[in-house]
Amino acid sequence: MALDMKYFEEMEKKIPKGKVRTRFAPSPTGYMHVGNLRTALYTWLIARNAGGTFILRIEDTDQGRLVEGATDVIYKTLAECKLDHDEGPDVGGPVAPYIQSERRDTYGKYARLLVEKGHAYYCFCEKADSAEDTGEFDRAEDLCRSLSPEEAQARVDAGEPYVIRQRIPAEGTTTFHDAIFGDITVENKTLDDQVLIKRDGMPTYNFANVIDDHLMGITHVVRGSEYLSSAPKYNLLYEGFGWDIPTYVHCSPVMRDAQNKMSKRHGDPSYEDLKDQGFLTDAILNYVALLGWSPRGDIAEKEVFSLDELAKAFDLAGMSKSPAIFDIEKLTHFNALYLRAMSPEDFARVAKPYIRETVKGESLSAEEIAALLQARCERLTEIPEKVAFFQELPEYSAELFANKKSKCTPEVAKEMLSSAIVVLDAVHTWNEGNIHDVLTGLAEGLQVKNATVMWPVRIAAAGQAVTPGGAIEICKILGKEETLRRLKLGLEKL
RNA sequence: GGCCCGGUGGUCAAGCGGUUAAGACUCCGCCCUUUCACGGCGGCAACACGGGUUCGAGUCCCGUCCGGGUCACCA
Repeated sequence: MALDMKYFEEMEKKIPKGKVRTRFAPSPTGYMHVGNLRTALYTWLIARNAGGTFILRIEDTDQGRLVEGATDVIYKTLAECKLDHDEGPDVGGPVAPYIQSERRDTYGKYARLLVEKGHAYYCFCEKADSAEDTGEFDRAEDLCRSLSPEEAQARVDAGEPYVIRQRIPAEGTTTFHDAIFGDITVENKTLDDQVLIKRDGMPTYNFANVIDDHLMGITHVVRGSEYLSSAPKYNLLYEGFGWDIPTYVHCSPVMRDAQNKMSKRHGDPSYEDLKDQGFLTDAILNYVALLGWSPRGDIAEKEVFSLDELAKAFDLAGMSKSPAIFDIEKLTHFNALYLRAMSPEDFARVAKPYIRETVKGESLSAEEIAALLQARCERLTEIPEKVAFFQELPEYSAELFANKKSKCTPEVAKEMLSSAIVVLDAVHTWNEGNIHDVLTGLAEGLQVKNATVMWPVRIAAAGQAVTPGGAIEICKILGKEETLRRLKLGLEKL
């Protein structure tokens, strides 16, 4: 059957031209790992930096790997991260559809076009069994490569199952250019006649990508560096069709350690996991952006970037060639920075659910507790444990009252506590100012340093050595009645 | 194993032929202080190795070593 050349002309006409167009093209596996998220971010950044278009395309050509609800994870994550897409399955666009399984016919047509042009051929061989892990790396001689077009067509017409393979030149070299790695040249004989169209009629990733990237007018192809060794084959494909070759941007992987990439298998956290562990989206994005890209010139030392600032500053020249190890400690640092930079109101809003996990009493103000926490927590998930003492006084021993630096011993504590109970009991309006005044007044009257009275009061009020906030703040939040109750309890231990 | 890519403190990294080799995280010390944090100040710690080229090399070239990727009808 003859090729409908008109079809190809129509497809060409639809391709948007002129502006930078990038695409994030995940497979719906139901899991957004950190490397993926970073690729999405860089892809988005390149588009936004150039005032271009960012496209979402779903790559679901592997029928056996479809995961229920997986695309929702992608939409949700992208939206949460504010990596908005201008075109995609959900919002449409000029080169729809944006889901590969819905573009099946297109790939077939282009594959046949390529056969026509002599850069691909039908192959009727049985699928090689266990191509993986055979320890055998040599390419077997493929008889189908030398079949005459007529004979091949006849077998296709006869209904024989086939795949379509790319015809790689046996001689010569292929050179491609990558924006990060520069020019890379390989000998064609090291390239194999990769499958373009599978037996089930679906395209392989390697083929669908080239077709879609071209038909969608993609100017910058951003992907992981694991595709670097396939790039010469892509070049050959583009050349075979006579198409312009996009700018390749191959990003080095995010590693869990020097030997292994981040992976679900190793239990490395996904974006969702990190959220569950109490990390903020903005902090994750900021950290991940710097894992593989760094600002140059006069902002070389800048580390905290909003998404907008990143979009302005981003440049391909700052991309790193080598793999980067994901460091949860540094992410934690960024998270702490973002937590502290929030307004007290915003912080209280995000912290409140965590506070209420352990502090149920409504009389204990979540807002006031949050204020104590803001400079003292690096991850939201640390909160419940840190503030549990507000709800319930922990068991503690009299030993806790001893503190050298505060010049406090159990004996001293006994004296301080009994005096403190008296002066606190006399406070009418229970606020920090008044509590502060009576307690420091007490220290002055007793001729001791402030710490000597603050230490035992805080210990008795909280029942633990380390607390967010000092004696005054804690007493204020506890309320007069509860404070006095706890102080008397403390006194009984002495 | 072939091919491709990479290698600056423990980690992320700046550096683009001449620098006392930035900065950040971590760790340690000091100051502040009402514990702990926050904040401020200071410190430990690096150019994988060997040959070239050059007046001069972390920067350029070659080799070695180490690490990663790839060699699927997976993406």
